[in-house]
Amino acid sequence: MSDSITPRSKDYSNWYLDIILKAKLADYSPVRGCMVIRPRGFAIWEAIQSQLDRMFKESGHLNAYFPLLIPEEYIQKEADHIEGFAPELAIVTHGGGEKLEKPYIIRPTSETIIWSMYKQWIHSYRDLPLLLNQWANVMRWEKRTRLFLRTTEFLWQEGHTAHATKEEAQEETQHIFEIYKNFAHNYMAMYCIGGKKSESEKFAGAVETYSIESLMQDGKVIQAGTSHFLGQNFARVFDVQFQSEQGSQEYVWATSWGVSTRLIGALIMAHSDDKGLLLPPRLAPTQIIIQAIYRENTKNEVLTCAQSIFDELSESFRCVLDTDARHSPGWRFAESELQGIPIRIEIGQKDIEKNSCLVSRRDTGEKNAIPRNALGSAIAPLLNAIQTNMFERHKAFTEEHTHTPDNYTELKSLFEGPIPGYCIIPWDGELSSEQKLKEDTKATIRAILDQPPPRSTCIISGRPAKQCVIVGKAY
RNA sequence: CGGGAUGUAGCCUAGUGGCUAAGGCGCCUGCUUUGGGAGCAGGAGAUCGGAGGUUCAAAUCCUCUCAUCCCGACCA
Repeated sequence: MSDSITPRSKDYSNWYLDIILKAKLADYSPVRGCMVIRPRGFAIWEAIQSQLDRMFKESGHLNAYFPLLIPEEYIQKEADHIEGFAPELAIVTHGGGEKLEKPYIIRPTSETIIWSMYKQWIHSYRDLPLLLNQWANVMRWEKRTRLFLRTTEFLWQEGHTAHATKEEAQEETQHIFEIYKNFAHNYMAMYCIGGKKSESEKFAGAVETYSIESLMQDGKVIQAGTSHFLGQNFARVFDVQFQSEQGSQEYVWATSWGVSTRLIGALIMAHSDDKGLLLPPRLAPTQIIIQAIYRENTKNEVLTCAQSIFDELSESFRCVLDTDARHSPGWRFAESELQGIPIRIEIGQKDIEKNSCLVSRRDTGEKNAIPRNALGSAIAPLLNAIQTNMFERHKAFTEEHTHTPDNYTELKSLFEGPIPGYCIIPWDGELSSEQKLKEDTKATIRAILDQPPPRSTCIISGRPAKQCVIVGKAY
């Protein structure tokens, strides 16, 4: 059992890109900073989509679609919003062979176009709440890109809700935050910490931002999902008012929230090893690969047996039958491991004679002969065990690299190490301390934790501590 | 967008002014193989990132440009 994650302090970038390219998840494209998602990568995205979409719909959200192009003037309406997004906009200046009088931006996020429509749709408290989600692509002209983690164009879901009361909108923000966290833990097997963002880290245009954050194998932190309470900011700039039950005119309260194809990058960085990708069973597009090993003289018998195993398991699981004898068995074993398939079943003449098959789990490398007639009942518990083991070991890895330093010197030395990890520290709530921390260590406040500070004074400034925060170096 | 590095076949690399650009992996063909990335033989595949320049001669030197990686600033 290799029940731990090996930290990666060197060459993690090459290691990460290697896995994506070799497992054929994505490729660079001729377009600057944009990636091509290959079928294997896209299948992971579809698995993420279908689970999240189900969760959103179960809590009353509906899917809709809004235009890719947004009038440039829309995005200029909200001061913080434009300040946050202006540097990374792609702008369309020509159409139909002519220069446009008013340019369009390609959406970096859809708050503005959606709220321009909400103005037309929302007039009464009876129109609320309005709970919409859109699956779409967006563009942000980032300075530095990396496959899945930060690309110029990316796929995501963005939820945009409108509510009659502040409390209801805040509850929605929390509710989605919980959905994201549950999804990361239960489906991605990726342990996340979560909480409110500091003022300087929150979304451009939000009142409050909550995020889930996950520690990767090189000790850096990835922001895996965000849920924003927007207050009445967008309602005011787009003048979206409704008549309440009591007859008064009031501004609508809003939330927005999203996760992107970055989740795939996080999934890779959280779980993969030197053999390649490792996908959690609940998301893996292929859960089981059945590999037939045969010679010419045993071909018929082995293929018949492999087919019967495939037919049986396919009823309950996502299976692939590999009968390709053009490659050697060793090559095929290695290839299925590179692809991250959680369970591999070897079936050959030797197994048929013993009336069993060899079942190998990707997470630990463990191989066991399982009697043929026990196979059907053995798979489901094994998939669950893999799912649980992946989560537990990622959680253990995170906890091993979460520190509670006693003083600022210790904190700085922790972030100078090869695996920076997290530090939980008392903070005075001041921007100046936050900035000092960033200048000294490059680490930032990832989240404000919902717990009392470990000590009464801020580790950075020495002033009285107001909050308990978790800090780390972000991607 | 600043500092640094790199760019040679699908991938990795050799070649630092001079003959037909070299090797490994992969790919194709044939035979032998098949329980942890098989062996032998043969074969295809390169406007040396792109443009311009210097030179009798450029993958090699110069200028510009594009892309990627690393370090900063920015971010899902």
